[in-house]
Amino acid sequence: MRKIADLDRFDRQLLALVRQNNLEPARVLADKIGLSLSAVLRRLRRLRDEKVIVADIAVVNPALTGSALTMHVLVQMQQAGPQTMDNFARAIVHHPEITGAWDITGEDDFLLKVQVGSMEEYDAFTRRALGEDKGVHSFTTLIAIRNIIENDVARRPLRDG
Amino acid sequence: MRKIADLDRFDRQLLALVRQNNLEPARVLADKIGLSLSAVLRRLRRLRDEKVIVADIAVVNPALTGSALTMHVLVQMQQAGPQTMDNFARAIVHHPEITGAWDITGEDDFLLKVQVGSMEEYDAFTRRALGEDKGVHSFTTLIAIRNIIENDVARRPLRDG
DNA sequence: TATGAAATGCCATAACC
DNA sequence: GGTTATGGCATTTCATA
Repeated sequence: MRKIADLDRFDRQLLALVRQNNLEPARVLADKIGLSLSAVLRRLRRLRDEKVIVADIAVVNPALTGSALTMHVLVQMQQAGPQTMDNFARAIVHHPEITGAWDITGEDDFLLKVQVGSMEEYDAFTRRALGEDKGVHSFTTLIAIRNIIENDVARRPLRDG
Repeated sequence: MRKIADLDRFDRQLLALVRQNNLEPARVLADKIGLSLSAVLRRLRRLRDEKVIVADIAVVNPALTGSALTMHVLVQMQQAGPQTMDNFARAIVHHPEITGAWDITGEDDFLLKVQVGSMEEYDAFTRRALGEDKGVHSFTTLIAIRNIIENDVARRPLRDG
C-alpha cells in the first residue's frame, strides 16, 4: 500500500475534495487546487488504481437504509496472545454482518459492530462467528435501541417499503 | 422526507447499485434494471434533489484517513430517564469527534465512537462532552489498538504525511 | 405524470509536447 | 505537468401514452 508520505499536497487536496463530492467535474477541481485538468484526471485515476480511493459511492439517507438491529459485541478471547488475536482478526473480516471491528484495551479483547435484520439473524451470526472453536472465551452484547449518529457506509440491502 | 413506500422497485434497484458504485454510466444501470437511459437519469436526479441520496463521495482508504486514535466510550448517566437521555443525545450530535453514537441496553446507557488526533485531544473532548453537568455519571474508555474493520465515512481532515 | 428517442453540449480520455 | 483532438456521456427537448 502507498505510504502517506507519497501523497503530495495536490493529492491530499484532491482527496479532501472528492471525499465530500466525487461528482464534481475535474475541471472545477483543477481550478480549486491550481492544477491543470489532465493532472487532476491522472492523479484521480492513480489514486483509484492504487486503492487510495477504495470506492465511489452514493450515500443514502440512513432512515431508508438503517438496519433493523445494530449490535456491539465485546469479545473476550480464551487467551489473548498475538497468534489467537491475529487469527480471529483475520477470520472476522469475511463476515458481512460486521461493519466495524477493533482490537481494544481493557477487560475485553475485541469490539465488534454488527448489523443484522433480526434477532434470529444475530443468533445465527454469533454461532457462526463467535463459536468457541474460534478461540472466543465469552462475549457481551450491547443492543442499540436507537442510532443517534451513524456515519457508516452501509452495504446492506435496502429495507423494503 | 420521502417515505420508503414512495420508492418503487426501480428506485430501490438504482439505490442498491449506486450505493456500491456511483460512477457507473447511467446506460449500464439502465440495462441492469431494464429501464431507458432517460428514465434512469431522471430518477437519479430526483433521488438526489429529494435528499434520498444525501451525498456522492469517494471513500478513502482508512489507513490514510483514520484518526490517530479511535476510542469507544461506554457512558452511564446519573439517571437514565427519557428526559436526560434525550438531552444528552441532542447534545452530542454537535461534537465532530463523535462518529457514532447509540442508545444501548445493559449496564451502560450510551456507546460513543470517538475519533481524535491525540490523547490530549481526547482528554479535552471528555471534559467538553462528558462533564457532570451533562448528566453523565461515569464513563469507560475502550482504546482501539488497531482498526480491523472501519466502514465509516470519515469527514475529518486527512492526516498530514 | 410517467416513459422513450434524438440533438446538443460538456467532460473524460488519450496521445503528444 | 500542460495542451489538444477525439469519443462518450449526461443533458435537454420533444413526442407519446
